[in-house]
Amino acid sequence: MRWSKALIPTHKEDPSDAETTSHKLMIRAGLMRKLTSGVYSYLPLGWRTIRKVETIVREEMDHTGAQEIHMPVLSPAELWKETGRWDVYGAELWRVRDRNGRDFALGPTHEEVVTDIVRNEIRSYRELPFNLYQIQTKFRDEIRPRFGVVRAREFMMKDAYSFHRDEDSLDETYRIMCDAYSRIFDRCSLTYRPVEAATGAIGGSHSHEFMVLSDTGESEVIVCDCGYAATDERAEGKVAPMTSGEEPGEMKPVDTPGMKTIEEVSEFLGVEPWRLVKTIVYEVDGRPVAVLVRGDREINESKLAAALGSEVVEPASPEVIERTTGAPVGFAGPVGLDGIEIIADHSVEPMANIVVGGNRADVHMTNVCPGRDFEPNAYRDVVLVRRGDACPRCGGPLDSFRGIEVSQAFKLGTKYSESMNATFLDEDGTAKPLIMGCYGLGVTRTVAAIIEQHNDENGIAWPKAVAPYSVEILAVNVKSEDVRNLADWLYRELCDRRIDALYDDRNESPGVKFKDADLVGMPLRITVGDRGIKKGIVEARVRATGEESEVPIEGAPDRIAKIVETLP
RNA sequence: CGGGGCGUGGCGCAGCCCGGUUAGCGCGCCUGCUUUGGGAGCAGGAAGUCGGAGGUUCAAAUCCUCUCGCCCCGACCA
Repeated sequence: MRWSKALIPTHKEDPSDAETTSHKLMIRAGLMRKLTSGVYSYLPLGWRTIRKVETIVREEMDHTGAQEIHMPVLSPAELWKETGRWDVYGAELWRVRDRNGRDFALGPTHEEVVTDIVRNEIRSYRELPFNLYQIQTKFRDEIRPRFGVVRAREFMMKDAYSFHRDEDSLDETYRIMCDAYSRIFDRCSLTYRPVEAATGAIGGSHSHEFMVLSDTGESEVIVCDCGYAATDERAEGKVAPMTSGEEPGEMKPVDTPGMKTIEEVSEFLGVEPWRLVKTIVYEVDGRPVAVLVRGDREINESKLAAALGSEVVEPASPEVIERTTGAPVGFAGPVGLDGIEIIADHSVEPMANIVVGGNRADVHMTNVCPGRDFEPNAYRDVVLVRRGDACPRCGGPLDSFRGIEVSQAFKLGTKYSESMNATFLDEDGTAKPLIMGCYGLGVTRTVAAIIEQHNDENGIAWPKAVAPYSVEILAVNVKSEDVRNLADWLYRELCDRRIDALYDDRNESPGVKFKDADLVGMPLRITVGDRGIKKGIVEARVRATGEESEVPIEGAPDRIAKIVETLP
């Protein structure tokens, strides 16, 4: 491609609305433009990279025997009502209505649609297992789009769905998919890590996410030297018990006017946060549940939901809190809290003389002792694990890092096949629900992740496999006939060798062209200038390393083709 | 949804508090000449209903009301 004819609108300055490196660079290097919040147009350079990532994904998916299909973005509400997700998925499900008032969803994921296809076409165990995938635009009405294409409302995803007669078969495909993902991310030159994950709105029994290590990532990952790795939602771990070692004192109320938060109460009473216990009222399947956790810790709602055997737990509304505790928000406590289930985190059990809400406005209770002054219905692990806690496997100290979640695999089991009555006839002649797995991979998000890991102060430094072009030919001065002729010739020769080359033939000053070359970041830059021509050479420079070499003009196309081959 | 911030030529911003000629600056863009190895120089030029609507006023980018959009933080952690 000749730059003079290309749409590559670069910017010198960072866009005002971008925060992260990848977002800024994707705008500055002319990969994409925002249309509206969380929605982007991909310009030629951006689209070329997306297609290269897609190609890698396709190759690796096809290699596993998965079959590519293409499902609609638009799906009728009835399908979502069959599985209950019309209600459960929440505001994130992008709903639209047709002229006749019928409800539809713009697909955020396609379990319902694919299961509908399969239940209509599959009869026998003999047809199993198989794996269907698509690469498609997804819609999620995100509460807050962020970081450019990392959290967008419209984005591209590869989603695969596998169907099985038994768990063993599912396990096998799940493993194969995880392996395929490793190959995909290896080929994208990403530093990543598969971690155990919670199942969330998709559901299912077992899940892994692939995390690309990045400080700008939205996910917190808990890791241990022993190999344990899980998202913070999922992570287990032992919280070091904290006890004052004091003799149990006499429980008594204290006035805490307007002190609603742990911080406020802690400061007001001069007591460290860990000696408080917070009581959070949740609504679980329509009933209120009080959850206790040590004051210096947070509740993990995902683990809470699992502990209660419920799919969705949400913090109760102020009205429900007042009704169940008799106090306004901020003063709930377990003492004398009747008629409501109380779940306490293990961290609460060994404590004594703790401070809790008094179930009365502006009152807290002190010297409260679990077991003496109240008895929870159960002690469970519902705490959000963090760095420094003990590893659930080896007991060693847990560490944490930030990551961008580029893919997630789930063992769905029969969650969708049962609710949608998708069955097959097994060998014994009985109808059984299909066992399913699903495997998502964020394509556009992966592009952002690649840029997060491959850039420097001058711009993007693409890995070759996903670079929009492998080589940029930079003609220093196109007014020089020698330079123009040589660069033209080189460009043609490389094109003839089917090397994708970007040829900066613009009549711009050298400075502009060098800066732009660094910004858009093709892996190899070939500089053609009078200076080199005098010496009978062109210059090759590797973008990622800055490594430079001189290539004799004689035989340069072949030599350059060779260099391109060796690039990472 | 709550809080905060921002909307001024294509991009990045100033001006607004304290209303008053033709609304500025940098970059970019167009024309010409010069220049050509790390964001060139000179000269000339085009381009903005100051997000939108309403109001106050002799007069509004500037003050008031409403509204739309974008960004950030938070979203029931008691």
